[in-house]
Amino acid sequence: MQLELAAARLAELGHPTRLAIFRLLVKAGQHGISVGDIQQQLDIPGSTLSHHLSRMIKVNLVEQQRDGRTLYCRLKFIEVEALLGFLYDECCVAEGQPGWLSMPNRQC
Amino acid sequence: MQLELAAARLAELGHPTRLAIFRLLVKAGQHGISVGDIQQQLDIPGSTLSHHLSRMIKVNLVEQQRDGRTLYCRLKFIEVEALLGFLYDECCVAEGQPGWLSMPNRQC
DNA sequence: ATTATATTTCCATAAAAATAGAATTGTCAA
DNA sequence: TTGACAATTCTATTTTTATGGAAATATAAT
Repeated sequence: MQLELAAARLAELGHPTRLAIFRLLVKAGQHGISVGDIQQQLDIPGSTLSHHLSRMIKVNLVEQQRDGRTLYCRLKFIEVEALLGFLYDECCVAEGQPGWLSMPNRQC
Repeated sequence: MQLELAAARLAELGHPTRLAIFRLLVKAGQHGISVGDIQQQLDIPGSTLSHHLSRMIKVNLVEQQRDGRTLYCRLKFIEVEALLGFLYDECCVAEGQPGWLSMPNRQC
């Protein structure tokens, strides 16, 4: 991933409300979660939520799919992975000695 | 780490110039890199660079140490790790089945 | 003491983002 | 075909961020 895209995506995660949305989307997994459910859990105005979602969609971190009158939001896990991969690649090369980041030791 | 702090730090990484600074800081390792060197490599006005650095310092991602008239900037690796740890913790619990994130398979 | 270097702070301006009410669109149910 | 529900788009306002020249501060060298 190129730096510009990574920065754009990080900026989207870099807002408390959107990071909270992100967290809900992760928990929801491939199935996704409806806009209404997000709104209920975060307790924010619909228009504000829509605004944040549209931003996350614009940088390709989220996609939506309609089912009746309900819109489901799903995290684009592949793209999240690509973003974290970028951070990894940038973070693991401190002064030529790889592995300063203890992340790989986590069991996920 | 709490969500608010994570968001604040992600927002700092979420700017092209600052992400480029971050990259240089990672490469520089514990030794650090001078403000002047960063400026030279990124080719931006000093006042603009100072502004970005001060933001990164404010959220505790960067620290500075003076040596003569040169100011060295060093990444607070521990804090970066804490941030990535937060993302990990949030990203690895999709619908109860851990491990959707392939990051641990990377060799860093 | 004076001058040069490194970097910041001050200042003003321009651009982008956040917020949320009101109106609108799309979908279903009676 | 009217009404309710889900969510978005429109619109306006406020707040925050980015940018960079000019002046100021700190340190070193002559």
